Amino acid sequence: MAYQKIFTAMADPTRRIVLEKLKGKPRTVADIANDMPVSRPAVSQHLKVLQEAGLVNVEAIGTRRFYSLRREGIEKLRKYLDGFWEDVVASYAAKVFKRKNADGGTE
Amino acid sequence: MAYQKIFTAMADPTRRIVLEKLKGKPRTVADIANDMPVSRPAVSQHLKVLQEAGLVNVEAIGTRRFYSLRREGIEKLRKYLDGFWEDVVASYAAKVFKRKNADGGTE
DNA sequence: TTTTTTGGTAAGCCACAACTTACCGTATTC
DNA sequence: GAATACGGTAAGTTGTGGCTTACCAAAAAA
Repeated sequence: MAYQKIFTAMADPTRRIVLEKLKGKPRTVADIANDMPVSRPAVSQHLKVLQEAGLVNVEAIGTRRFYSLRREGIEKLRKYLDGFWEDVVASYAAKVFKRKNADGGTE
Repeated sequence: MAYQKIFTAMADPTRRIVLEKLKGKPRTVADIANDMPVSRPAVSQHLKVLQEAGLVNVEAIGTRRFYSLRREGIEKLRKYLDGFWEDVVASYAAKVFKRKNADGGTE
């Protein structure tokens, strides 16, 4: 199950701040680390985790590395969460089906 | 931000197994702990975390306690994830708007 | 009323995750 | 070429999260 890395990555508050900083546009590490309560290497380590979880992309330009949101990763999480409704719909449909066939569809 | 508890709760693989076991119907603690690689008290502790995150409900019947999925909690997470697309849509709309007003709407 | 079932809580252990500082390599710029 | 900017990685520390066993309270069954 590859959801593990995504959940783990998003469970950390600092990493979520990083992700939210990338909402608007790609940013460099120094840019991201700016105004953050943790050191630049810490941010670097968080970015590694986010990258391995498939939540960010990197593009190196000169000595700078631009990190950007990778929304496919987030989409994966959404899909997983959707799974918690499938059964509700299924059981409801089954109930309706059962009733329709039990009383001849009077309801 | 109340998302923290939900993310933390869902980041643990054992807790996700518990949640998935509750998909179909409410279950007792012993029922949930059955076939799990961890002890019954461990499951009890996990259920506490899930409850505090708003992901499960409890109903006590006699000495047994039936735990059930609380989908509003999961829905909250979905809403948060949705936030990562809003900006995309907004910036796209802004771009289209800008272009329409720049060249008189030829595209 | 004793015994059994059910499950929450306390205490203690241990692994790991999130930091820090120190260091290094590689592009720019002077 | 020397100095500076940028950022990844190593090593070490520390708090905490998940587990275990032991214990306790309450309801049901005997």
